[in-house]
Amino acid sequence: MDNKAFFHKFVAFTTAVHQMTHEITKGVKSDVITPVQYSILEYIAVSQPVTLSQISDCQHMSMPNTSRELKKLSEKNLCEKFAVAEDRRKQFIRLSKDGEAMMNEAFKHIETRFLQRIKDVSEEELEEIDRALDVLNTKVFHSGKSL
Amino acid sequence: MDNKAFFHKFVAFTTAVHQMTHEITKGVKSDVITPVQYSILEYIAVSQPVTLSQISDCQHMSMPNTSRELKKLSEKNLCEKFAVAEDRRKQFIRLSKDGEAMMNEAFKHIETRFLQRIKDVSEEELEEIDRALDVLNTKVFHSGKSL
DNA sequence: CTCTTTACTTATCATTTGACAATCAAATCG
DNA sequence: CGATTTGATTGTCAAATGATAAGTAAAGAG
Repeated sequence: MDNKAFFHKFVAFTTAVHQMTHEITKGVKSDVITPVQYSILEYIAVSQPVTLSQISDCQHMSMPNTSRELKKLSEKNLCEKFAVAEDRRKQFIRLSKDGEAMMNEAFKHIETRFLQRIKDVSEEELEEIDRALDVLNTKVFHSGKSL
Repeated sequence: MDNKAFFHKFVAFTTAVHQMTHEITKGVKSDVITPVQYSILEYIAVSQPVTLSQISDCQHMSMPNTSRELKKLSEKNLCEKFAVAEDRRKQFIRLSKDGEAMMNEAFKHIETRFLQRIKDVSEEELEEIDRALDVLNTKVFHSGKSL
């Protein structure tokens, strides 16, 4: 197999994924938060409880900046901090009731658009897509795989 | 097939794609340009020649801001503007020699990391991945498919 | 030939974001 | 125990980004 061609195909693919993600999430961000803040909330939503350091690592932002944004989110009552019993330096961060509500709303919108997009796809094709996702997940993206 | 579960799987997948893209492109951006400018150059590189409007549409930024960033890129001698014969309001934008060099360098880095990542994958598995990419490209991401 | 629309530019402004230095308290190491 | 490391905070700064208003010139419509 031609590696060069494969690479190009791959680049085109990731571009398409980014493009679609943008389309499908366009407008779901509440106007009381910034894009970075939305991204943080999304991460908390799927990974809670998380520590500040984890957010900092995964969102690729410095601790000071993460701390600042988290503070703003707390002030907007979208997330809450909890002490961690084992290590009192750490804090667990979770969505607040309001935060949960906001993110549920956002995900609902996204899901609706997603279902809209695959509505004309047959059951067999869905199975096919499902297998394709499995293949790529395990063989290429494999979460946790070292660079 | 359970739509809800399928949706979650899909979200996890796109997250992994974004994550990997970030890893693989980390550090390739020359320090003389900003992230937005890099993204514009990347777009020009794969789509040139493009007009300012096209960049504005695809990068989801306003015309004034696109114009500004493009002006900066021109001043850095990374891209050039050409008159369009058929419509003198328009301009075609291409990478300059320097711009080409910079993007070739960037893509080379990305490709190296990509190949590194798939180096332990067998030939059959590559074929499998290739088919998976085709499936997702045509059935889900299908460039140009209306929302 | 006007009127309108399109493609783009310039200027300006507020906000967001990223980077850095300094600090603090709890945990861990020697 | 003291020294160092880790997790987090605060404050400050400059740069990047996004948004808007206003303007120009060419193209197209009536």
